[in-house]
Amino acid sequence: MLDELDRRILEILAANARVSLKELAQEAGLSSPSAAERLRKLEERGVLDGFTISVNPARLGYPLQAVVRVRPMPGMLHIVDRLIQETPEIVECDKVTGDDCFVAKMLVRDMAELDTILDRIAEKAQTNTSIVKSTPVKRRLPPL
Amino acid sequence: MLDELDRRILEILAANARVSLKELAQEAGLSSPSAAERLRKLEERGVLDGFTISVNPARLGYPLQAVVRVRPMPGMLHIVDRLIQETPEIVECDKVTGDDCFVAKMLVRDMAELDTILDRIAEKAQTNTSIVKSTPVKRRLPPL
DNA sequence: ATGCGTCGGTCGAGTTCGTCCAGCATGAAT
DNA sequence: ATTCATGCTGGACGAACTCGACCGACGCAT
Repeated sequence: MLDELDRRILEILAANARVSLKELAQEAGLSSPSAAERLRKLEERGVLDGFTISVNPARLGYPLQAVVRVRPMPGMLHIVDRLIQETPEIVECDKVTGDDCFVAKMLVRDMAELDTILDRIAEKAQTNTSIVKSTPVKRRLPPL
Repeated sequence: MLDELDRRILEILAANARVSLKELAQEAGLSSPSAAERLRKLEERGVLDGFTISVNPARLGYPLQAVVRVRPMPGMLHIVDRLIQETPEIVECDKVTGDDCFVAKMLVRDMAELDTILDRIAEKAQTNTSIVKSTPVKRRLPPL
């Protein structure tokens, strides 16, 4: 499916998505047009979903991170789903199997804000909140 | 801390980190040198942490995603920490407060692989695994 | 074996983009 | 009021991207 060159290209871009085609090409051992073509195909195939940035939440004014598990009360699933999507402090959320229906990552400015947001959710769901103390594994690619 | 232009720049880059400086500049209403300078300062200040890609795990051969909560057995914390970091299928992991010490996101090819990896962890920790059914909120920026 | 089509690659030319520099406007401090 | 610092613009130069043409390797059928 992916050959060695594609893997190499993905790894280089994962480390720095803004490298020039020229640099990408020579790090992968190709000419620029070839690298550009492979890049195009990776996007076309949907393997490569997009280019984005990684920000430092603390430097943006969000020193506190929490993982919140959310179990909607009976009949509230859709409403809770919408509430989560419309809460901008929730920066990612998965719907999962098991008792906890959602697992969300939240960024907040302080405990007061965390409390406010959780109160709003608690009207429609049980929640279980863990404060993030550190991040042993930062977002990375799986084995290619 | 950040002004309106910086926010705009971050949003544009979050949507597409590979836009040309020229395009970034005109979407933000600036000249290229100004946009370049602001970009440089955002990186320098550490607000902007880096440029990366978003991949489609399924297209990479990982159709299954799981959220695993990990509670190391007494005395095993450091060993479990290392095991997590050295498991490449774990693509992100936070250390959190509460009974569950770690919350990890895992990508696997199938149930068998999930089982293998969890067995390895289960020698040193209790685990609680939820399969991801969908992702209501894909990674996004908090309010700026 | 030979010829043919396809795929993926390089090379070179034209165009676009990024970076550097000089000059100007604004606002704060002396 | 003058001065200084900051941040912006516009133009010029060098670098990077894109497009077309061409080449070689491979698979396949004759």
